[in-house]
Amino acid sequence: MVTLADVARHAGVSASTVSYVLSGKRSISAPTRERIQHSIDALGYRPHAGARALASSRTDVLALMMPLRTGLYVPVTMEIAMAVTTTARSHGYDVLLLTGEEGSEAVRRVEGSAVADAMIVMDVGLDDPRLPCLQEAERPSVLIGLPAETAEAADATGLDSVDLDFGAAGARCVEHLAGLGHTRIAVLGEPPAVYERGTGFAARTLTGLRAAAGAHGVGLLHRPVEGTYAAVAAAVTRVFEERPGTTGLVVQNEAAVEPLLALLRHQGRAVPEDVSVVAICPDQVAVHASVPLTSVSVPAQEMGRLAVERLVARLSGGAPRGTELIPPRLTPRASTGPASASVS
Amino acid sequence: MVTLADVARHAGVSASTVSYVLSGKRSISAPTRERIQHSIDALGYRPHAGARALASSRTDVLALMMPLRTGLYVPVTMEIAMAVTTTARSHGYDVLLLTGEEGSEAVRRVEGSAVADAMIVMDVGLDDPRLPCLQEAERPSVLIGLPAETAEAADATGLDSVDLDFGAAGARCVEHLAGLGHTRIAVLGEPPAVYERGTGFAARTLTGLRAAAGAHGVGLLHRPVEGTYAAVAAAVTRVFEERPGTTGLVVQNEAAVEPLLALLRHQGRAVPEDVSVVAICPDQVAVHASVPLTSVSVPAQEMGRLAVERLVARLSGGAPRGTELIPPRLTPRASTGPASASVS
DNA sequence: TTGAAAGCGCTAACAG
DNA sequence: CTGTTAGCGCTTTCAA
Repeated sequence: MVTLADVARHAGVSASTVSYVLSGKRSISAPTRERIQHSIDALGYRPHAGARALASSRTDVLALMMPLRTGLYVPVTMEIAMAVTTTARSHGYDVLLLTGEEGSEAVRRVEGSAVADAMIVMDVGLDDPRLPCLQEAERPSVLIGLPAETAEAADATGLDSVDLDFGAAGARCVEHLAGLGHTRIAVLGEPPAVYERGTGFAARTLTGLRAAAGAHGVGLLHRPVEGTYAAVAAAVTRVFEERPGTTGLVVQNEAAVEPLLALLRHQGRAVPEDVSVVAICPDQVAVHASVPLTSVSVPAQEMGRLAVERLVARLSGGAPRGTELIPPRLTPRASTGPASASVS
Repeated sequence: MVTLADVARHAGVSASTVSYVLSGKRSISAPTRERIQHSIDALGYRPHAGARALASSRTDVLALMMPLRTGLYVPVTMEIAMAVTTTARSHGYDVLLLTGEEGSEAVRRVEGSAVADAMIVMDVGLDDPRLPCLQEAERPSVLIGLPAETAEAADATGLDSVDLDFGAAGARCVEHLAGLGHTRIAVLGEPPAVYERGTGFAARTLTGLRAAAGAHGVGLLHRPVEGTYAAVAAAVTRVFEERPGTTGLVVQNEAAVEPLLALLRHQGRAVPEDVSVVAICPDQVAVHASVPLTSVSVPAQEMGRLAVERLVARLSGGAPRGTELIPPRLTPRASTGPASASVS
């Protein structure tokens, strides 16, 4: 194995000089720097991560705690993970993957064993046992998803977090439909388990939906559904029975999208002539659906990227703190149209 | 921070004794061991990962190189990743997540900087630039997916690998349909990009399908498709035009499953009365499809688990090498039935 | 059964 | 601008 000492000898300088060339923490004359760089390349030197961690108490590793729970939509999670790792690499960090199963023990392990410099925590619940550990921790962390019902309450926890503004997203959907003249709207939500475990995003969306519905004077019906064809069929059928005049549908459940479209086709309800559909889902899902969907996108990439960038900023001293909500972006596609059409 | 020296002092022993209690590499008298253990708990001591890595040249970290390419089915990838991390943790290892983008540079980094003890590489192509690096590497690695067209050729590379026996899986599908009396079968395959980049599994499946078709005297038509409704509709429509008597369908493209079922429903072809469908996909997809599908499951969990266990075995001296193919398991569900039914 | 001591490879004062 | 030196916290011979 090639060590820093080998490089120093080869270049005829001291070890510290080599170290400083690597870190750039002090100015080195051009000739020696080049000579050292040449030796590094010639010997194929790579700094030993463990040694560096021991001496500098920095690991250049970020820990990513991923959920592994029921009702979670895998592609979004994966996209965030990928965005996290690529962004992290671009800042010189590696990513350590931790599953949610270990819970707060994992937080303590990262902290105690100096395995990572900071951590990103996904899918936090409102009463998540990891939160207290994170608050006490020396190392910085960022949550993806808010640890509270509102941004203010989230700020009050003292923890950093990044998320889509789901409340505004819900409102945006209703506004869009209301603007097209729809007055009766149904919401197909996440599976019941998601609401029950207090993962804020679903609740916040609902709050936004209801507020906007109130403001625009439209009727709103909310139905949590599992992402299976049978469950969607049952829920939608009941909705049309209970509220015959329903012409607008909001879907916040990626797995339910295709089943829903298949069902509507099957029932002979045309989209958007008879029913307008707005989804809250990743763009990819919306674009590739059998009817391209008007949607508020869940910006998975941006969430991952933002989380890393905040962490990197905090690790380098700059310390932007608090809650950051990403404003929703609604893209009109083929699945929504004026309500008047349905009357004809 | 609590160090091993602190624990030693607190327990009134030498540092090495504490170290040996932790590693179990030499026998310690019951009383001292208990005393030390007590000090460890009392002080909340955690060994410093970097220091340990430096002194022992073991990191207790496995690197996982994930693909990030077009046409890959995310849930399977994610399931493997989760199985890898949970299995790894159960053996005392952490998992470092690397994206495929870095390519062979990542392999060298892991090797050179001693970032991980071993690596798991997913989605290897036949002429993957990472393969030579892995062959030269000191540290062991396991591929998920074969680095060659056949198991023998994969063995010849000298690299360890784990995969579903896709050839046998393809054959199993044809046998099942042939056994039900179907004589004209069409295959909806992965997107063209998957075949083009030489990711072995799709090609191996096709080989198995064709061999079995030959052996059973059934006609086989193969169509790569993108996982969109439009693409599936076009492909299937053409199949039925070109080969009117087609009654059996094999799908190896998770994203195409729902579009396919929706289309058949739309065209008035009943499953399985008019058309039998067999899928090669994760059980979860098969079970939750709008028609529960007869399928050969892609055992994502098992693949991840096996990969880790081989690596752990090799790291601890035991060295089972070579290619390991998981035999396919076909589960009959509601989507297949006798061909005679279609005639009536 | 236990201790003492020499590193592992790198960083960061402290000197010049 | 560069070198000297003392660790970082742990493992592991070598001695007792």
